[in-house]
Amino acid sequence: MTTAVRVLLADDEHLIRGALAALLSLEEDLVVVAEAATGPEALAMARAHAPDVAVLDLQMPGADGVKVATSLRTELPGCKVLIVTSHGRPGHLKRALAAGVRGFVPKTVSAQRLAELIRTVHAGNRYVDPELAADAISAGDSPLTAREAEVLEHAADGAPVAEIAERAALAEGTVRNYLSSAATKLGAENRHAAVRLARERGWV
Amino acid sequence: MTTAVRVLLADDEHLIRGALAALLSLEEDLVVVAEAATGPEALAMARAHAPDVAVLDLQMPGADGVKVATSLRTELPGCKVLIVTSHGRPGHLKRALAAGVRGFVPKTVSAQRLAELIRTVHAGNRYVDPELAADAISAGDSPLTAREAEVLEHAADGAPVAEIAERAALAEGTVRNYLSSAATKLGAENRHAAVRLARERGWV
DNA sequence: GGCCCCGTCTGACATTTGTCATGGCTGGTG
DNA sequence: CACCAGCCATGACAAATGTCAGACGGGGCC
Repeated sequence: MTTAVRVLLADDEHLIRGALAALLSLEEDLVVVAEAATGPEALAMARAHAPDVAVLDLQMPGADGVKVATSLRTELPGCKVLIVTSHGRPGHLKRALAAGVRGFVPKTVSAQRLAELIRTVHAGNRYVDPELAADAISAGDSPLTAREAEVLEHAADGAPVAEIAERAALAEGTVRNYLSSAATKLGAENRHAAVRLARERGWV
Repeated sequence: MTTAVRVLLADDEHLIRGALAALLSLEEDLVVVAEAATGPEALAMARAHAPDVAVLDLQMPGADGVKVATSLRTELPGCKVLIVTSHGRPGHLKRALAAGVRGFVPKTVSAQRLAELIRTVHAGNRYVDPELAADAISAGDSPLTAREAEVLEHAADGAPVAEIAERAALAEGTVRNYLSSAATKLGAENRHAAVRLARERGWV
């Protein structure tokens, strides 16, 4: 038999990470060489152990899975990335693929299936959960312009327009204009609903 | 040895549920008798198998862990409930304890620890994660009155005041008043930030 | 080059939202 | 009972937000 696939496991939930490590270890051709609980930790571990496949949770403290994937792409081009997520937002999938991620699946898959997918991406193939892919396609591209998205992000925590204007170095009128056009494009009543929708679709 | 502890496992993420079931099965004195992916399913499974301990995820489709716990309390008083959660909000802990939950821990605990806790609650003891407990205590009780909380909930999705007023059968001025006082109590700039804060503390 | 479309940016105006002062009602206290 | 404290409810006014028409500049196209 060829040498086993070396896997890095990154998830902030100890319970899941440990359980997963145990289950994957039952597979003869897989070996978990490192675990991490945060984005930066995952990067450090990847540098230290140079795994064949990195299984990354999408939401982790420090840096999310996509950011880690982006860094890995340049630092360890040979390391394939498989993203696992609880709440699949269409935009995330798009960002992930742009970052060179080879696989993207929800946490509702079984461990058995995950093991298969690790082999799949290790073999150089790609895999995206069909349901998530359908969502991403139906959600389509973000209709927002760069500025609109930027301003919307600044508005995310409910900050008043004056504060957004200062942070974005724009006139208040301009900020209101972008928020308004973003809300219109998203079919939202106001900017707060717009933020919520953009979040759901992964456009911010 | 006495007969093994019969455990019900409910979590919407197959990956985790399966992995967890496998790990707990390694413990000689624990046996997973049923699994569920949704709140209603968890209830049905509990009725069918009458487990000794129910390990419930806080966030599940259909009905959350606390709602399931509330139903279980009357239907199966002998069944101890242990809640597991990814994002611990102080208010949830309070609601959970009020619902008669015997244990409340974040998913960052290890499987080994979880097994111990299952035994702990089965023995009739309680356990609450110290960090979550500290958060709950420092966050304190909700300062919001019934109406304030109600109006804030209606405002959650960014709806305009007119719509909230209609749904709550109040004058617009009254709605604005409640939103304003809620925002003041929470130390928020405006109602949208207030909604966010109340969500974080589990007060809505 | 000349044209047009699109994104960026702005101020003026209409609408919505936040704040305040006030009054009615209920429940606990002396 | 009389009193006070707290919640509920409202309208009037001030402040923030959303909408509009339009100016400027760059990139693609004939």
